[in-house]
Amino acid sequence: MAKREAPRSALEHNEKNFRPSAVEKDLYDWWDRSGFFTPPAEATPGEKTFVMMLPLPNVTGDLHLGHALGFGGYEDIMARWHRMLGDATLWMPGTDHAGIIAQIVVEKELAKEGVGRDTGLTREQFLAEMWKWMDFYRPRIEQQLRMLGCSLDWSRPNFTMERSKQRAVRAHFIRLYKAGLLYRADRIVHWCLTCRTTYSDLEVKHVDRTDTLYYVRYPWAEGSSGPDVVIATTRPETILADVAVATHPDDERWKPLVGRDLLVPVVERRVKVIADEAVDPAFGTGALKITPGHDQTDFEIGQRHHLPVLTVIGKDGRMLAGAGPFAGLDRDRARKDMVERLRRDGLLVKEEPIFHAVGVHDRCDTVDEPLVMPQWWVRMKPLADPAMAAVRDGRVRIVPEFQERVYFNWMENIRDWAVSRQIWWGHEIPVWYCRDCSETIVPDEGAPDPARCPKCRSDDLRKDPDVLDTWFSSALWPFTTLGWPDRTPDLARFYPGSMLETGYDILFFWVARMIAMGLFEMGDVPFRAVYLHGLVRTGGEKMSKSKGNVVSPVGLVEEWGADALRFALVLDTAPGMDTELSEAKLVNARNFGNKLWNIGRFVLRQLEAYPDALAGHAADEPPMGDLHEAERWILSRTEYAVAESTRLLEGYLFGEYTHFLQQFTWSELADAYVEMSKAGMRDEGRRASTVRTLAYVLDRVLRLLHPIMPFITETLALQLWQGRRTLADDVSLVVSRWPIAAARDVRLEVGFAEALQLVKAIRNLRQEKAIDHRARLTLYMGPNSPFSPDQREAVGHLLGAEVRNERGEGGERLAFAGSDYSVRFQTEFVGPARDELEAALTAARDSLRRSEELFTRAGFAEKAPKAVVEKERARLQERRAQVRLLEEQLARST
RNA sequence: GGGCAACUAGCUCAGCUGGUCAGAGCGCCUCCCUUACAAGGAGGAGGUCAGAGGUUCGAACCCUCUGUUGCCCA
Repeated sequence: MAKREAPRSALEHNEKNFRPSAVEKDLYDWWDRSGFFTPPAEATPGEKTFVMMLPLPNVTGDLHLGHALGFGGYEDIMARWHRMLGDATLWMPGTDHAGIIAQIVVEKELAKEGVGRDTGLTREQFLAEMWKWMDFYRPRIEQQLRMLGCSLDWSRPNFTMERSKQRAVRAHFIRLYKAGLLYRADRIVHWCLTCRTTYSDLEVKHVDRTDTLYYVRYPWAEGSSGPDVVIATTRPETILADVAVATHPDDERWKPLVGRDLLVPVVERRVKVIADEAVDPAFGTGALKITPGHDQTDFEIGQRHHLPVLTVIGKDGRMLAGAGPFAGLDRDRARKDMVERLRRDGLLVKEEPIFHAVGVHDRCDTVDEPLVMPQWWVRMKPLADPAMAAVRDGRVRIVPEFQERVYFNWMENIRDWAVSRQIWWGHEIPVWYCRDCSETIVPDEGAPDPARCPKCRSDDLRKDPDVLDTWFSSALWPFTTLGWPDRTPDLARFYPGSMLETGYDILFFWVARMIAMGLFEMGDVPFRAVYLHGLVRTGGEKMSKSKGNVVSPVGLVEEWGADALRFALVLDTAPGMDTELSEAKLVNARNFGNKLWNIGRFVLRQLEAYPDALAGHAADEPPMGDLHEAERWILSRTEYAVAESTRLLEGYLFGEYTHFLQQFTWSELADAYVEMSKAGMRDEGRRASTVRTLAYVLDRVLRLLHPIMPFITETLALQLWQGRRTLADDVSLVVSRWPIAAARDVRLEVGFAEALQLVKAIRNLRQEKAIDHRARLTLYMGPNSPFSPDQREAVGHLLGAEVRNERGEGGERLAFAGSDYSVRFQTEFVGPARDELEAALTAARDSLRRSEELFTRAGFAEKAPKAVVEKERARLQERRAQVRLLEEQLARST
């Protein structure tokens, strides 16, 4: 490992407020160049690995706050934590070629220059342009990830369209095909008129809107008759492709008419009235026009009834020859003309507004145009079954657990996956068709492109012009990034991965498919755990480009610092729950960072003032020997913090982890111990151990917080360690060791908590009585006080009070929760008012009553766990004492 | 129509799968520029944990029903 000098900017940063921009870039570059983010080159026997793939962002996009939460939050926490645990940690970066989106972006740019698919631009020319854009975009995403502090292994870059990945996708396609899991079929698919490609079911988004519902009468054909047949449709232009009228088999209104012939308006085609379960009798009149060429449901009904498929709308959205008088018009114009024609012919019965869901392409919001065309399909059922089993039997754990039910619900109703896309930017489909004998040719794995037809020996072959769905290649991400289909050392060492972290919104698109394909290709799951995070909202709304409320993480990092953004995003989040990012949260996070910064500055100042304190000791060496109880207290609390942080991270409880450390650092370390340490600094006998305690505790806290706040913690650690040593000769927090919790002194913790409670009670009384804050207090603690001399001293220091070990005369007698002793302090002020004492007594009696009830209740003592009973019994004693104390106090207060 | 989830202090949310857990931050009120931090310190007020039943010695946490909101899938 390169031992580069830590950046001076971090070593010398010493402003009153932490300034992220002063250190972030230098630190990140230093980490990266030092190779800290790369796992050891050689695997050691029995090594533990931690492997996580970055959910590949779109190469043409910018990172959004969801990425910032996932990447800069949960994922980097896990990566940094595991690295500190000593695991060979690999967090794999990479970007996605983003098929349709990228093509749209580049096409738009080219269109500005008047160049496009319509104007003779060849595929080769277009792809050359595409690659130029890729080279422009890719560094942008990388730069943004670096700004967030993501500890990715940049020595292993990945891009879904690079040559090695193309080879992998081709191999995968062929393997699926040979396994009978890929087939080509003419089926109805979603067609986007804007992107001019098909897309899968998952990429259809439903939006509610108001349209017109047209009621159209279909005349009876010669030889048939009956009551008027009226159908309802929002798409009258598709009437031209109608091949039947369907009704529900149980619909009494229509039963007698099934089998008779109708005439399709305008084109006057003879079609039958049929009966099918799929018809909703409650919609319109209960009669449904059947257009297999232009509607998903109709297509399925048509298949069941062996109806022909007629097509009247082309891929360009214009009416085809079959549309008769409307041929050549675009679909919107044709609709208007069709309505006019129907009206003229007296077939338009009525029109009414309808509020319904319309399918649109989720990439461009263009209304879906279902068309029938040949497509490659992945047979999903045989792939889904093992993928479900893997989750069911725990080989893959999904966090939060409830998302498993969502996963199963989708997988159980899985439909085949249309993977051909009629665009140029993407993975080519390794299939050729013989122009002479129509043979479909799929080469063997590893074989070159075919030159002639194996069946008829013709050399007139046509390559499938389509490319594959982007998700087809991303599904292979967990192993193509490791070199598959080659059996590389990385693949052997790092597959399967440990964890996948991503948003719940791509559970189906990506997670489910990765599990399926991992099992198919590798025979093992791609990761052991899936952590699904929620969406980041702002102002109560989901962020979206159309709403224009997308907040850039880049801007927020510049304004608040990466640590603050990361902390604000993760704090108080729960797995799978959406979260709100507000300025208030950012302020809080920044302020917390600043608090930590100033704790650090305080400790460093003491170390500089008393350089001998550490003589012979490492900065992170726990002070031993005969310590003041204040020191022993914070040391014990620190061990608790280590244990608790570790436990929370092990349970993926990231929100709790940040919350806990904020509480611990702020209220226990800063507010309580740092204040107490100031007394230690003044006491020559205690000074050295106080300084060492400060150094040790700061070191621990920096390690614990490093996964979420890498920059502030590293800056302080470098300064803390500079010119001193640590037990492991650490050079950077990134590659330092996560602390192991040592034994606590729980009894001492409880005693000290009591003392701190006393401090609070006295401060409260002082405030209530409006005692001047400068007033010198004298605190009398009688012989029955449970406080040790050290605790008395600490209390006195925190209150700025003189403590006397004797009963005082006059003054206030004080009782507070959880104590059965009394304390007096003398001031010139009168005691609490009688009514306050009475209120306190009432409350105390109430608590006591509840405690007593617990024990008189049948079953509690027998059925509750022993530990709980003991705890409650102790609480009962405390409450009795409390009540007694207040009663005495009240009696004296006349 | 099917599925999933949320409903906890004025606001944003935690509460780790039943034993003081009724919490945090922000906001609010009072006091304080005490030499780490005013991006700070000290204290305080605020909630019958959506509603109704049930299980249990014990429920914000489990079960049932109801209401409201959101998301996903057809």
